Amino acid sequence: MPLNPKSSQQSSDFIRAMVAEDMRTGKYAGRVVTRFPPEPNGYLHIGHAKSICLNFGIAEENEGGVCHLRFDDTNPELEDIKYAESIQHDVRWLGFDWHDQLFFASDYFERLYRYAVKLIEDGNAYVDSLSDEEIREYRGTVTEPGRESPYRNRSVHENLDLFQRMRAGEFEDGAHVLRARIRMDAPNMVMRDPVLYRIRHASHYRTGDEWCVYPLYDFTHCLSDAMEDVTHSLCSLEFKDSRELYDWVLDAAGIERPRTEQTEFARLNLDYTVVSKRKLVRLVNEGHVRGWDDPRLPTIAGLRRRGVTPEAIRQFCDLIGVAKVDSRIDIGKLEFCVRDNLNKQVPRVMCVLRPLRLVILNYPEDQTEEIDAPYYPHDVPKEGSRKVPFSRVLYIERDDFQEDPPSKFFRLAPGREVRLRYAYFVKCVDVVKDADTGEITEIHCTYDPETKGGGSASDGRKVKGTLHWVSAGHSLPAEVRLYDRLFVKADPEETAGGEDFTAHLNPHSMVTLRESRIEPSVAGDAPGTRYQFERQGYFCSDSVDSTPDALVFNRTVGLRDTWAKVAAKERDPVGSAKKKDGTRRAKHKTSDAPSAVDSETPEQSAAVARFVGQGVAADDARILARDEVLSGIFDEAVRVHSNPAAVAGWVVNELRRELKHTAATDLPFTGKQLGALAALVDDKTISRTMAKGVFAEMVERGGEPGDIVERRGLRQQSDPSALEPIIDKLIAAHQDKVAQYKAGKTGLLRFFVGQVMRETEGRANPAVVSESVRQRLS
RNA sequence: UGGCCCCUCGUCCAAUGGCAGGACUCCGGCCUUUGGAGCCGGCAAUGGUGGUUCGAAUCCACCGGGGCCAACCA
Repeated sequence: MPLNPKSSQQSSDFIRAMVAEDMRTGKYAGRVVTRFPPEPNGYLHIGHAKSICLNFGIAEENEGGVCHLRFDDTNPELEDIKYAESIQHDVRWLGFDWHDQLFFASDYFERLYRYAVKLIEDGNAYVDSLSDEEIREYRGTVTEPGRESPYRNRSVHENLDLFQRMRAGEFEDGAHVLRARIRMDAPNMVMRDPVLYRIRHASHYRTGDEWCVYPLYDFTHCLSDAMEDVTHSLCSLEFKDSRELYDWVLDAAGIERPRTEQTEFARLNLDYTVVSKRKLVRLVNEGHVRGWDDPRLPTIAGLRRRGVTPEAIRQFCDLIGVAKVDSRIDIGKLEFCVRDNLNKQVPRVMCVLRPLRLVILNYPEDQTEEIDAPYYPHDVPKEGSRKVPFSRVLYIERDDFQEDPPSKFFRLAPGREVRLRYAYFVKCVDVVKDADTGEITEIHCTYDPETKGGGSASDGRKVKGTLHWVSAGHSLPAEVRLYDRLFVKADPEETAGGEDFTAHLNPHSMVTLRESRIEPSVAGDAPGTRYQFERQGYFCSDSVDSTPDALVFNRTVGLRDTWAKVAAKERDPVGSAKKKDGTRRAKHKTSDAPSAVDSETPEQSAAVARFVGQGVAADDARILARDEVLSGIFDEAVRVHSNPAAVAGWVVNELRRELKHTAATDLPFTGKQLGALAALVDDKTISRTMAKGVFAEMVERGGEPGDIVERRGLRQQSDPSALEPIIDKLIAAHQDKVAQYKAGKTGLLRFFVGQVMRETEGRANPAVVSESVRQRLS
């Protein structure tokens, strides 16, 4: 099945799930506002397309959702109006519409400045006069804390004065910066008093010379989102660390919740190419490719010029999904989408890439026929045909003839008969060679007039091959550019010994064929028209270089080529089978015993001993000993319920998880209450499963476990006779599963138990259910 | 002597603590005036070790592996 066109609406990923959840809970009062925030300093590429499809897609899928196009244009030295224009063009070409939601961060400069003033007034920002090298030095490293700038404690008054004078243009570039006052020993480097504003006496493409102080990303982005009432600010994984600052700035600016929240997803990486603005710039500037729209580049402009459709790109983005794992996508998936899309919509036409003359000896010299050839095959529901001239002298593909063919070669060879597509059967009767070089220059054939139109022969004989062709005298000369992967290595950035990624450039990424011949029907077609050249691939006329007098075509993607695989196998029966790319992700087979505890203080060792003495498992004891909060709660709980092993289990396995995103002081229940919960399980009042539900409520809202059990009416059902009817019903409803279970798929036991647990809302005793089901099905 | 994130078929993405599933690729077969398309079928995975649990891909720990962070870029 080709991809369901609606699948983008049906597909769900963790971000869409989050948006749906926010809609359900009414967090943003039913609003969904996303944004695509490019910096106008380069051209869009396929990686951006993923973000565009995500952001605009989510807006489209939700009632009333909108997606803003916002230019993050805060760096006057790199940005240009031409980029802003091309980006808008590319987004539209991809099929998305921001309606009137077009924004520029540069329009917010005045408001951002006022926020900066507020930060200064509140003591949350200061003017630093260290040089850039000094700032770097003071920042420390990932393993060492930074040091505070000597200017960190300037008075609010002085900061305000300096900042105002920075804006007024009194200082040179780099003389001062505005920094957030957070802390210089933060483990997250981003939080070490980040720079918020810098001085740049540079003309901005939109604000001209109005400003000489420009805000930086971390300050601008979150506030821009907030000013636009964005709800879901989606960005790529490398901004994970920035989120803490994103929230800090919004807090400092006094933006109230509910407000924009940042969520990170994995950026797109593609095999055998690079998707990074900086690397693309190098390829263009160093002349490795012919420009930003070189068809070998994964830029939107390059893909467009190559003939890739926007639908194919959207389908691709839908296919690859959205997740948090850094991944590298098989370029074959893009090719699949391109073929799938083009197959259903482009006309077929015949073009001979590497011509070989074929003369039909028994066809009259002065005769020409106009053969009616449909534009689409039987399985593409589109209409239309054109006339293709047929004559005594034709060109066929050089690869379609072999003098001494291997067994599975179905094409033309001495004495062999094949079909010429839409025309006649021809049989090879002679091969003409160049006397000097021995190169085949011409094939002589006879044709069977009975087989016109490609039907079968009157005597019922069959041919195995069908060849495309053009008439030598009527066909048009054409230049055809064949593209291949830009790099020879799946991950070009993986380099050794001082090389850089350009070392892996594929020298044959573009092959130009200048002798190709194409049927005359394409003569008047507009530049950029897409075709399938039958038996070859999908092509389009080059929108830049193709002229009516000198046709130029780009190969978008080749057809799937089964023959190439067969041929490869014939040449190398073993090698091709195991030919695999060696760059797959490293798998690691290491067995290792849990190692001895790393540096433990004497106090901790003593605590471990104490816990173990109480009966706590050694691993759990170590975890408790390392964390005062945990051990405090543990001690408190044990006083209520003296089963230290069980209590430790609750603390280590359940509580620890919650403390990852909730501060211990915010926990709405006490150690005593946790102990009470453990007691309820141990005295069999409730099952473990129910207890987890109770625990979840305690985390959510707090409360005495006994009360929760009471209110919910929780009581474990362990009486087999009470459970039997439910099990019977289930078995009756899932006869297919029963059969599978009896056939040996024992994993289904879990399915049945799970169903009963669901049915009874966790009240059934799973051990009893399990045993009961097992007996019933045996 | 850091912090954060991540680890499921070859690839990409799924799976309330309860049947490990889909797509791409690959391999067969059918069909075919494109060695295309289509149809049918097949191969193929939870990084490791412990723990919690009636039940773990999912929760906890440790180990291993990968990624991001030290621009006055975004």
